[in-house]
Amino acid sequence: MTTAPGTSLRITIPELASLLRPALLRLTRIVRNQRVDLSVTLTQLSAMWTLEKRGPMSAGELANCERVQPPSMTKVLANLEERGLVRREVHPTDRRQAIIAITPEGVTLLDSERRSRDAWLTQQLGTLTAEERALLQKVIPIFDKLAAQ
Amino acid sequence: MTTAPGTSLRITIPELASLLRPALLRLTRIVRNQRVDLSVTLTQLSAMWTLEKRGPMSAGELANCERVQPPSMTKVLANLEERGLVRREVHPTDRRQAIIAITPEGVTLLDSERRSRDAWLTQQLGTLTAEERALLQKVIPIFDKLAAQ
DNA sequence: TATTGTTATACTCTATAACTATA
DNA sequence: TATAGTTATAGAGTATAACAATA
Repeated sequence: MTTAPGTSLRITIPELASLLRPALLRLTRIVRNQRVDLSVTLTQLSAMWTLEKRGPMSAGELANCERVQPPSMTKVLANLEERGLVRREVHPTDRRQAIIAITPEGVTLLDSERRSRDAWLTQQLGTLTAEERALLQKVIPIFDKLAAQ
Repeated sequence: MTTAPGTSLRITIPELASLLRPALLRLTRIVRNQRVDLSVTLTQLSAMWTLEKRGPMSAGELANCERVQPPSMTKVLANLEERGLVRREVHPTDRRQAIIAITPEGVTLLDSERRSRDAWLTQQLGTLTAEERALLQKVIPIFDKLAAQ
């Protein structure tokens, strides 16, 4: 099963699916557990990160970005709001919608979390070759494409 | 610092970490939910798949393969055993250890699960280009390396 | 009547701490 | 005393179904 650099044995698409799925699952388990500040989980961090990157948006829109169902996002937001890391405002013209925004406290936490929390993954990535990292970078948009359903 | 043909812009390692983490999280969420037979979860399936691929092993060894703590594996195995999908035997020389093996029923379920459950991912992978699939295939061992801690 | 979001409920996933049995 | 595994406990993550408020 060894492959020379740059070449790979051809496998079928279902075989690729069978290999990719558990590999994803295991790596995500590890990444999820690399927490320095135990008060913020990966799920919460990812939601905050999206809010920071894309700006304020409705709860439903955020759930869609994060690929979770609305009730799941409700829970995450309740937790974050309670701690003052995000705030909600009513939509100016549609009072059903809650517009969620990250707070300055949220941004501050995000910065320090990112520095400390990324430490493990950053360190791990540092052990790879530049080619392997380039490969990872190229695969991210493919993941996004797959996750887009 | 040469740029190989086909590579994208170079980013820093922490930036790569910040991009990779949420991409992983979101794709795993989607993949986890693609269940045809609702009775078997991705976590259970992955454990069974490892047993099938690597053969019988102790509960602790399996937990290690799957990157979970022993009590988490205990739960998974209790569920699988109850349904006759795995069986346990006591270790011939060390009666503390439980040697776990997949049963013929487990293999059967795994086969049909793989066919049906992989349907979504297989279909999604089919929408990618051959180059993108080759990239995914090459990235799997890198994931395994990262997950190995 | 349709849409946005929340509440109610339930189950899986996962961990840490404490315990049991065996070595 | 050390190791393998289980039990006890707890919380996060996530979903579906039912509901409320608003459009």
